[in-house]
Amino acid sequence: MSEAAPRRAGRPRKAILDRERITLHALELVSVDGYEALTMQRLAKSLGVAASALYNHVSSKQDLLQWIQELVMTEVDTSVFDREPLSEALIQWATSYRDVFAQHIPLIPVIAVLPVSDSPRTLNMYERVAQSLRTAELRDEAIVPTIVALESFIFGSAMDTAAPHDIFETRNHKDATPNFTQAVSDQRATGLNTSDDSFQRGLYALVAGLLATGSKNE
Amino acid sequence: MSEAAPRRAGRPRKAILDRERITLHALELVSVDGYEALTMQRLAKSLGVAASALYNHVSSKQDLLQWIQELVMTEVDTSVFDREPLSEALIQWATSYRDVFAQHIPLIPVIAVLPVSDSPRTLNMYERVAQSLRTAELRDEAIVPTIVALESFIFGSAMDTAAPHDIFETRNHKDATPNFTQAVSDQRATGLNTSDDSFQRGLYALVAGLLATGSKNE
DNA sequence: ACCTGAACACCGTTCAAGT
DNA sequence: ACCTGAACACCGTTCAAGT
Repeated sequence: MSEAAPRRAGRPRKAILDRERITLHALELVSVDGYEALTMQRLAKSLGVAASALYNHVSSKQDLLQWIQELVMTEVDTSVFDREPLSEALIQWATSYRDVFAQHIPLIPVIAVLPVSDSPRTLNMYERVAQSLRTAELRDEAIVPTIVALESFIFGSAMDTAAPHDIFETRNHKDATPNFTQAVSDQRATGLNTSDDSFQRGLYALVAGLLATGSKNE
Repeated sequence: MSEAAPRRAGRPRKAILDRERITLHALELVSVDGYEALTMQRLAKSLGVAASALYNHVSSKQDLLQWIQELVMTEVDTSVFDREPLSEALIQWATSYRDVFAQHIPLIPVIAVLPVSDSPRTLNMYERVAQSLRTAELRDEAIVPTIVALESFIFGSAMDTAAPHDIFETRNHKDATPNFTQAVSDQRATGLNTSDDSFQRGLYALVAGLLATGSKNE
């Protein structure tokens, strides 16, 4: 109805910045130069404004990270719950979740402590998982612990992807650690990426075990 | 044999600082004021020296965190592997490991990326676990992924203990998330701490599943 | 060899001043 | 309402100078 907001004469002087532009720019900066490049000053520069201008729109860097988190969360695939049986859906969802945050490791400490009410999309995801678990006859009181346990494993596994490939190199300690040194060599012989191999084994174990012990029929 | 290091006349002028004193002071500072208080300047002040003096002994703050990590790792109880059957030993070890690092969450990103050869005590712990897994007839190539999967879950769970108790408060989103809101209420009704409940359920599932699928007899 | 004090290149954040 | 520029209180780290 109303033609425009009440405004004095002259150029409208529209704002350069808003949440969307700031968040997208931040994500772009991160994807190119990594999280160590995400400083308020550098972000401001890439937006062509002074660093202090950002504080007209975001109250702190912590807040900015929450905006990014909210955006990144949309990349996690929850559609599998509509078409796959529960076990398979959980496995595919968890894999997607872990792959996404492997690219955003510095966000993990942020999410882990962020109240869900501050992140509608995360809450939405939880609702979807909770609904599937309930339909699958998981005991009511087991639903939240099942989600939290899976998420802890997902976050830990995402962080593990940052480990250097030779993290288990035992070097001159070989003699003192024969079993572990051998085990490292045996895993390496499979040709599988250690993080991926570990995640998959753990995920299958976790999903199977959580559904079994949380079931109403046990 | 030799009485003393060759030295010019006068007072021996022994060093005030060394790795042990620095590390213990840092740990004390952290236990009193938390990790946000652990800055090189504050640490130096509590040691009665200038911040620059620290750099005669430690090459970076990252290095200092590794020293602390090495010390904290000694608090993890690995003695259970000597007296308990494998499943029970893994559960008790993991519980100890998680409880220790729940007090040292900022160290987790450090450990996750630290080559084991830089941390003899961690390597020692791995050897102990690997030895037990091998003795229990776990397939050779499954040993490392089993340890890594457990560790990822442990680190993720340690981080989760930092979550505020009302992290799942759904507030004004209740209508849109009926299943999750109900699940939160049901878990709360058990009276169990959510992090502890989740950790225990996940740990049992993980240990049982990993030992089953990694066994030579499967 | 080991410590001090000053300095450097950054951080995140605040605030008076402009439009 | 929204932006600039200067400033503040910190960081980790370096380095010439002293003993």
